[in-house]
Amino acid sequence: MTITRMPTQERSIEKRNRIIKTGFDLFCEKGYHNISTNEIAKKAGVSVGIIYQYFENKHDILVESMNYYSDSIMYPTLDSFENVDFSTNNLKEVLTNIVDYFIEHHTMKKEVHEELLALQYEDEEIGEIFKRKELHTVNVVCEILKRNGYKNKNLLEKVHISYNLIDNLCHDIIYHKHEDINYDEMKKEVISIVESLLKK
Amino acid sequence: MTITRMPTQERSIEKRNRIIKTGFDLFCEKGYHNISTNEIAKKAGVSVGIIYQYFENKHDILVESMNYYSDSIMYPTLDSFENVDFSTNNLKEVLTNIVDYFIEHHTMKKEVHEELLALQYEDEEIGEIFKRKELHTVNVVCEILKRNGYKNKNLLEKVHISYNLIDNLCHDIIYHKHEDINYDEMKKEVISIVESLLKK
Amino acid sequence: MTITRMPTQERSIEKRNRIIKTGFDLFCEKGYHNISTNEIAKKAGVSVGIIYQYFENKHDILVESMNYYSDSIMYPTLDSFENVDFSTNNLKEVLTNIVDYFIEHHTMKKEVHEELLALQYEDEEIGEIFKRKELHTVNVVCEILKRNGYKNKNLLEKVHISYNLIDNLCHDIIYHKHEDINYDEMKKEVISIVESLLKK
Amino acid sequence: MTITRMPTQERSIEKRNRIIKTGFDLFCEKGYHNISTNEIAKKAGVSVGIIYQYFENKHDILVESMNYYSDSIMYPTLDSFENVDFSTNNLKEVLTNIVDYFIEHHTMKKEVHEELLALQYEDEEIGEIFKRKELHTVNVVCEILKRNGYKNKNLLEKVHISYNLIDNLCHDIIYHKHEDINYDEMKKEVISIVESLLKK
DNA sequence: CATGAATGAGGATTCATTCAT
DNA sequence: AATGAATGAATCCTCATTCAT
Repeated sequence: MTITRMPTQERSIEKRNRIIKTGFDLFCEKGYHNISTNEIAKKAGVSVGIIYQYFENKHDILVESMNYYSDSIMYPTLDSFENVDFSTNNLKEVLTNIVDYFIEHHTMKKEVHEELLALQYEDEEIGEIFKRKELHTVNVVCEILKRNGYKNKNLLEKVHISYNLIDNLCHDIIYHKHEDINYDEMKKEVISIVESLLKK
Repeated sequence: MTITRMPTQERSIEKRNRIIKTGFDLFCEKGYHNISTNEIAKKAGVSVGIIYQYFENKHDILVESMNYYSDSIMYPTLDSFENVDFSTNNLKEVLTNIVDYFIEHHTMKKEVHEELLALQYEDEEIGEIFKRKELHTVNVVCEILKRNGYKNKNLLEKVHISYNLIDNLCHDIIYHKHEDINYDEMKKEVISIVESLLKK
Repeated sequence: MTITRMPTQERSIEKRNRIIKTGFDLFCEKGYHNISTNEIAKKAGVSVGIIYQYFENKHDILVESMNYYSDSIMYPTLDSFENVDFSTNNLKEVLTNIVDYFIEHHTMKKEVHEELLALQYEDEEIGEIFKRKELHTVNVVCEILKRNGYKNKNLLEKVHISYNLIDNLCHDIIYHKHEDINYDEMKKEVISIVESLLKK
Repeated sequence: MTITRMPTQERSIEKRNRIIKTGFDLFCEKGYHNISTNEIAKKAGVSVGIIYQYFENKHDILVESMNYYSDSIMYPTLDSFENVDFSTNNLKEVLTNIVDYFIEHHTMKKEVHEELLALQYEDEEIGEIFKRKELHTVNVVCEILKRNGYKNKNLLEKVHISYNLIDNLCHDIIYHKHEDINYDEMKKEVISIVESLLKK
């Protein structure tokens, strides 16, 4: 009885989340410019009006949805590193596992991924979100490595380079970017580079 | 009759090119979605109607303009390699020169560059153009290297990786993407990697 | 039950009045068309819903607020005449005092005044309110004059004309409508006219 | 043949005028706030789009239509004075004729007139248009009077007062503002005032 | 009585594309 | 071949009003 408004509150939050989720899905599926707020509302099962009670404008939905789901977009996600045992001396195996894990667990269709990459460059605010995410990941990986005894000179720069290499690699492999590239060999080369970069 | 149409024909071609050039400029300056065909027509000094005689639709102008000007977009442009002397044994110096050349001769403002990257991902057709360009560059570089005695295993893959590394590096340096990265050190690291990748 | 509803009733009335007052303030400040019911509710510290329990619709708030506050809008307000001594023979002095009093005691900003004039013409119902008010004032002034021995022919018409003249004069002076008018002279002229109109 | 584009030009102008006229009619009939641009377009027989080629926005149509038709709104219109013979000494007759002329030749329904008055106060820009018109009329009348030997002190102020008196009078008579006013007598009183104001 | 979340029709404006000339 | 006037569907957003709680 005292909590009369609690369910409303909860439903509101749930509704807001549904808008974010629907927005994200539609932006991914068709692209930000090809989706109208009316479409989002309809698919989210809410009225147009309510959208503008929860969000400043259409762009705001985009920002929120990227804040929420940016994790699922980037290959080298942080949690992937959490259970990695960097203490072992067999770095090559560790790296191979990480790359394989990324490749295996990707869920995004090519179009989606590309659409999101596009947004990253087209929209400064979205770009910032991704940049922050990337920076954070790179820093945390540095920390983990340091904790495991990696005291390499230019560690930050090396991890940054490694991050890019792995990101590019996974993207290339998953979406088979080039026909005449032998991706098995490319993977080996990339891992070799990262391995030697991180050699204690 | 044929005589009278000749100059018109020529003028037509010139007009078409002007539309392509203007389109490219405006797309770069403000972004594809923020430019109207009317604006292109006005700035190109032609009528709106004529645009639809030379192009299917707005998107078609984009495609054509990218086909035409994509060269000026990518940092590792082919002609930059033409005068490089790969026969020398001091590869590190050669690579340093190349990177410095790219950095020094970039002309694109950050916004333009981002806008074009976005388009590349957002628009499949544009993506294809850039992919082809990249592939071509990588292949030609391979040829040059081979001609100069580089018979490395996985040369294509290695050049591909090197291409990405240098491309990323240049963008990062030019647009100062990260604050806490020491770009001098990063440059040294990248060049070291490429050097060891290409070691005969 | 009746006991418990009493205080609520009182609070209700107070709430209704707060809505009316807030509505009036906001309509004056920004104009009827530029204020939403949500804004009124928020500023009045009530819920939107309650508004529709006390009022038919937005327009109803306007009508009520004008009914309530129309007094404060018109310059020749009745109470200003209450202490005037019409028995004196120096009518010019009396009139001058009245005009000066109006000018000195005006509180309305120009924008508010204009907004209310607009409403008066745009909205028949509001127009009626103001017309009634004006009529009432004119009639009461007639009564006062009659009581003081003014038996002029066409007294009603004369007072009506005088009312308009003074009203116009005050607005013109307060809001400095025209640049090239000498308002001191204009005031003298108007007072002369009224004086001769009312000459016993 | 050389004037191929002339008819288009002409039709364009005609179309623009039709929009202005339709806008004016609809604003008068239903009020600025109750008419949509789509309605104007439909009734004018043009597309919505074309409106925004000829006008900045909806408000612009209003301004233009008022600029165009403001003459037909104000009672003391200038051209009414053009054929008046102010040289005669029977000023009372002249004034009576003018007032009668205004009353007889008014064409506007009450609602229209009120709507326009409202706009005048609600919208600063519209207010300016009317103010300018009024000022101009007052000045021209002053000129005419001076030319006819009227050298009264405070002529400008007197004409201004007269203008207001006549304007109010006509408005009151035409729309029968007050029930208990004897308009014949009021007319006489007003004319008397103006007459004595202008007495040479 | 009271809340404020929810509705959805409606509004101003844009712009790719067509068409009369 | 060329013009640019004209089209109208589509878009984002607002707000008076309703309704579930």
